[in-house]
Amino acid sequence: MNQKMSNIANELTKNNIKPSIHRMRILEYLMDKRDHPTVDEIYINLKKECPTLSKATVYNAVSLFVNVGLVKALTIEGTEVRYDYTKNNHGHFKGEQCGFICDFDININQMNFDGLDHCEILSKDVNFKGICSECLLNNKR
Amino acid sequence: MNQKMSNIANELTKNNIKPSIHRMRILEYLMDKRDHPTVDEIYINLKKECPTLSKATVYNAVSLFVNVGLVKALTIEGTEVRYDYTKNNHGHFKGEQCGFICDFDININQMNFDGLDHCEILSKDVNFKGICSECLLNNKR
DNA sequence: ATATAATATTGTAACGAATACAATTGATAG
DNA sequence: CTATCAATTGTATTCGTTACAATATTATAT
Repeated sequence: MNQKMSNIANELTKNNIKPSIHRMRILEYLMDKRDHPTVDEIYINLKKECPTLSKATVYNAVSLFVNVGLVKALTIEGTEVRYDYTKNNHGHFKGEQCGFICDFDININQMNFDGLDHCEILSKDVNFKGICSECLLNNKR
Repeated sequence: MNQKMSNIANELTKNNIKPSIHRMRILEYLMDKRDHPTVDEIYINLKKECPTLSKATVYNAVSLFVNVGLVKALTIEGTEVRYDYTKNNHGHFKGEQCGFICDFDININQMNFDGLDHCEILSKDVNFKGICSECLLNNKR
């Protein structure tokens, strides 16, 4: 096992998740490709290398990861859940025409808000939607 | 038709939506009960008064409303879309234990962010999750 | 008022994402 | 090597949503 894989194994063990081959592969995928994939996208792409992989395994793995906080489940638009490994605070912008999701910088923790006294806030999400620069250019033509 | 209903009819006409009885009832429901209902909840509750109402009509109506910007589709958690009439800017907090969603004050437009140059931003959402004050109290017992 | 056209509504079928679960496979310890 | 436990698989099922043809309702013109 190379260095990268043993790091991934470590991440999992730290969170009380046994580092099986599939789980490691799935986490590796999420770490490498930060394009907020759906379960289906993870499944289709990993299936090439691991032909025995089942979609249920992907569902199991990502929900384990989400439960321990290793990855975040993004629900920017209805009926699709996407997964994001990145931990540093950022917002998500979804282009409504092309469907592309990109990260943007925003200091979510500096935002001041009111009306949630005595609540325990566990996660904060900022989602913008609109037309991305590329689509705007294409539309002009 | 009373004053309230003719106001609702007006809102719809202004947005080029013909004010049919069902559409008015559905919009009225969203205006009165600001608890971010799902299509199912709207359907079940209105069915009592309008027994002929079909779920397809609710889907049609809310998607018309969303398209013209009369109501907002909330996707705080995966696999459920909720609808919100309120137009003034606020955030949504979802209690993960009880599922209750409440609004909170946050000035979304004052937040400064970076990395979305040349994009046209059409909507901004702020979603927090955690444990609400009531659940926290209950857990202690 | 009546006929005609346009639109809204209904009910059902079909789809897709997600979950549940029993059966199988794989890993681990004695 | 065997027994035990956990991971994985494949399938069946559920549920929210969409699609669509049939029906009902509304508006318009005669």
